[in-house]
Amino acid sequence: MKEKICKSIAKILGNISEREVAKLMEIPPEDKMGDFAFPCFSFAKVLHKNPQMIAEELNVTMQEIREELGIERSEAVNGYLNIFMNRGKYIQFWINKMKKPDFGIAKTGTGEKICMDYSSPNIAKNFHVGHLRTTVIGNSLYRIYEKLGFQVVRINHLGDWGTQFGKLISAFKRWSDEAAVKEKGIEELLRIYVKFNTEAEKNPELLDEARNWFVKMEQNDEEAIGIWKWFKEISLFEYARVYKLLGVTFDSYAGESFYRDKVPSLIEELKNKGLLKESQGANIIDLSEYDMPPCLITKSDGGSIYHSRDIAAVLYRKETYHFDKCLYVTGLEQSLHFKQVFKAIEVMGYDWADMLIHVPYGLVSLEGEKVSTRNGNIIYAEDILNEAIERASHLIQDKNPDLRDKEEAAKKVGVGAVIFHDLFNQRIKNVDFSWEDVLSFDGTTGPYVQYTYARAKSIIRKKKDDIEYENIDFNVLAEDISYGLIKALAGYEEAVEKAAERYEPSVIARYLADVAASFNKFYHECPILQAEEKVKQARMVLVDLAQSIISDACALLGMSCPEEM
RNA sequence: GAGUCUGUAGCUCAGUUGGAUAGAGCAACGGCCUUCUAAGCCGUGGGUCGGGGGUUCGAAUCCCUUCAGGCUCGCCA
Repeated sequence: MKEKICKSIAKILGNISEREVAKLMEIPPEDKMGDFAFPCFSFAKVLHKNPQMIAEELNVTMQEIREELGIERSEAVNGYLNIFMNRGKYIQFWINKMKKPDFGIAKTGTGEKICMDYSSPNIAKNFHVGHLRTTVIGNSLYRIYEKLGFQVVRINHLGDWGTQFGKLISAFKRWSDEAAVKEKGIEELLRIYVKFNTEAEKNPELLDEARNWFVKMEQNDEEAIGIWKWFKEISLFEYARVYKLLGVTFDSYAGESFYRDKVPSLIEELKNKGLLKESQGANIIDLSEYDMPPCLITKSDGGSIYHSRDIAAVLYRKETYHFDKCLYVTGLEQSLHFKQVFKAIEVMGYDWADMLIHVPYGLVSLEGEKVSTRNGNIIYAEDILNEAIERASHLIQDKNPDLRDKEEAAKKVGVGAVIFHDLFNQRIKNVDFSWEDVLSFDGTTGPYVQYTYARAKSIIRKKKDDIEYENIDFNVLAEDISYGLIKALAGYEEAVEKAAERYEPSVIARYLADVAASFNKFYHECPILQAEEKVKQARMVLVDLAQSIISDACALLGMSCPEEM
């Protein structure tokens, strides 16, 4: 309907395309200004008329075709042409659109392939708040793109290679043993890792020892690799619990170690292309002409480094998956690193360098201090999730003691609270972790959205017969509150598209908050089950659509809604 | 020092990519449960949009400049 209006305005004005009109067309800040508003300011100069006059003239012409465009009335105010839709017709249009199962998919994906690199924890360390962000953001983006018809490859690029494992082996041999690690798992690995770092400050030779162990790893030394493999198993076992709670899965766990044997051929390629330069005993790609520090390929001890492993990884992924896009969901602090890696791909002559996209998120801090495994300033993801589940459990016990599947509901609500909290603000913002905020279930939170869903479901459960979508009297939904809910629901496609375009799940979270608020208002103001038959039928349809869209949008964030809570 | 991100209500943040009187939530205060789940709804107060210039019909939004904070700047990832 909007398209038709834009087309007509373009036709009346001449000299302007439908697309340009659509771009100018806006939704007024207040309902009393109509459903759409067309600002006439930009034409003032060309037409030598003031905007208000243009709006008025436009209005006169619009009157003639008002009916066929489904417009109730229009008026010229302050240089705007304010358009009020015929609500009955407009509601009919949207309800017919929203009841289709593919609602929310504005542009169907063309099956393009997207590789997504996210979560990617460093093994032998606990899964903490920071990892939670990349995991939850990545998972949401995956769901959004999948909904839009993209083929997504979810890659958990484990941080399972590098000098830190040399440190760990060295520390293990000095201060731990098999029994201790078997008993305490990551906790023990963390303890000796922290100890190593403090000891190394006093005694720098330890660092040489660590580097030696890493060199042995790269040379496939049996003992070194054996210990490393064991640590990796222990880590993955613990991560699996968090992933299970979050409902997150991956298509590939090919981490850094997977690419270790692919670095030599990369070095060969760089040599052949004349890109490898020796500098201070190390090998680099000189990026100075792009105003970037050099990209380190091998360390002076010959060892690979994350730059080289990342470049090898992109080449492998391109060859294996033929991606049309490859996303990296990592911290903002790695911006320069990815800029260098992407530039390296470009100077190597690959024309698909622009398919590589860094999707950064802000730093998580803890009471203002940087989160650091080394000095123990850390909060574990699993603790956050469990704490939230427990909180939900208490609340359910308190508010709905007769609920049948309390555990399941508590899990959904607790996890939902954590996920929603993490996705509500733009990725780029730094966050200072606060238990109070994560465990808040009031106001615009995950539980608020889930509660809204539960309310809708509850009404549907109480209605015995099926919801009737035929012969709806759309006019009974034309009052402001129902109409407001319909318009909120109608924004779903736009929200999904915008979220995908910006790599920004918060768009969906904000949308959900908006829909939930509209629904709760509707729920409060408009009786449903007690209403007379025609009204009841129409309102039930609205409840049903709201329920379905809320749960669909929640799924895009990676959270699920309990039927009751 | 250079690069980069951020700066909007007491706090946490939106702000449709330049539009109408800058909006939510939390916190504070005051209402609403014999009626579909009160994890809710309604209301009140609260603002030099970091500062200063500029661009134009019009700026929180674009440009310049300046201040404050975070992050990064070869052998960690």
